[in-house]
Amino acid sequence: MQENLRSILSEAGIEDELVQEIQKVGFPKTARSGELIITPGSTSMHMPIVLEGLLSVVRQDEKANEILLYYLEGGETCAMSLACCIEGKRNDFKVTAEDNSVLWMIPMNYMDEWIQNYRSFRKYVFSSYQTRFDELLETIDSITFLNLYDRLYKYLLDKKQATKSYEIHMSHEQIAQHLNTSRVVVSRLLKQLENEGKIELERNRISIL
Amino acid sequence: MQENLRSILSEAGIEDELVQEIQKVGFPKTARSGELIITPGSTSMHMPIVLEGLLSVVRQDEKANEILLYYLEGGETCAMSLACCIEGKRNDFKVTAEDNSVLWMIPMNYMDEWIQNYRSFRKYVFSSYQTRFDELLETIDSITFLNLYDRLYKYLLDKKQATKSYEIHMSHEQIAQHLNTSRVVVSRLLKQLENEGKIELERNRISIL
DNA sequence: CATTGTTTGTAACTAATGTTACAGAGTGTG
DNA sequence: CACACTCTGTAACATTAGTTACAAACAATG
Repeated sequence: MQENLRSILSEAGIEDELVQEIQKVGFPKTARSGELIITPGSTSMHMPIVLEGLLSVVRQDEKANEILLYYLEGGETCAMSLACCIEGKRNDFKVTAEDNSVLWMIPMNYMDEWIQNYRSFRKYVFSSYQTRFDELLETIDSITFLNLYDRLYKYLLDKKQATKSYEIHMSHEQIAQHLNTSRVVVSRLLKQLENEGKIELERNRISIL
Repeated sequence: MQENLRSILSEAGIEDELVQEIQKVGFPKTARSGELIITPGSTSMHMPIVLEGLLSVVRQDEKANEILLYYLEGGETCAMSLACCIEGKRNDFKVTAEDNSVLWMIPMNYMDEWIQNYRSFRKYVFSSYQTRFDELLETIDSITFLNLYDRLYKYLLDKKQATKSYEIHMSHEQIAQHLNTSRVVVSRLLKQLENEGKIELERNRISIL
């Protein structure tokens, strides 16, 4: 695990000195597939780095409708939690482990110092901000410019990409929640995708062809 | 104008020394209402601060469909353009002056130095990032969880807020573009809002009651 | 004031998505 | 294997939003 963390950080261009400090002040956190990691309304004091696994970041409205914003994959971090903490604001997300996952949690109070002292860390944080921002934009694009059929197909392809697997193990109901639509609609469109030879359907499993 | 800039920056907690430097290396740029300031595909080398007026930031797809992402009001900046520049990426936005506006343009190459040396500037930039991010989330909320009727009404109220005026001077066609729908639909819903006593309609003008 | 172009109102229709209801297939457990 | 539970397929229908078409009102201009 320590090795994994080290290689992720060096890859991001962070110098040994800082890597060691991150190892020293942070701590690991594991989550099993399906586990809720952050609930809306909570205030976290740590910035997580995903060492292994996959997290989904979901937005909720007051009626508990949901929409998937983006995934956090191995090696990625969510600098957004920074501001959420700096300004003492509540968290507006729901973060779930989509797979068995391992995170490295860094206490927020080191952030400002590191951003000041390490150009590489500055780059790392800004780059994370930017990546999340771009992903939000892509989400907006999908919702705004695509119809449900295309959105669903894109969703499946994105999930394939994120899990590096051609098989998706989810129920139609779960997919419907990520897209803020109903199970019936998802079943209908999945069947259409199957008829067009793009996927194969089984119980709790979708194979992408 | 210099006075305006100074008061905006001090208000943001930036010390005199840096304010003076920003005044020295930046330059003003004016735009008349309706003028296109940034087109998709361009790469800007400056971070703009809005001194006066109002800018709209719009996302476009390849078929020139559009959706309003957020406004930039007087005193605000768009730190996003930072990363757009750092990573040499193309701009994916269309920025338009919604009013006669004045901007202060800061060359990007000073950013990293200032972020390193001035805690206040660091805060300013991060806070800008966060504000934009929150606005994107609100946009996603609207698109995802509201029907068009509510979205339209919220749009009018937001515009009122941004312009500090109860009168909106736009055609139905322009509103339709910001919401990525058609003029006919907007006219239909506006008429409904009027019948319900929430607004008053005239040619090129909507009054919010 | 005649002409032209823009804006708005409205009807009639189409398409996309959401909802309700129900049946049958698959899975896990005692 | 009997039972309970979850998941999927499908039909019928309701609602929302998009499209086409046309007329009338308004504004700008020579």
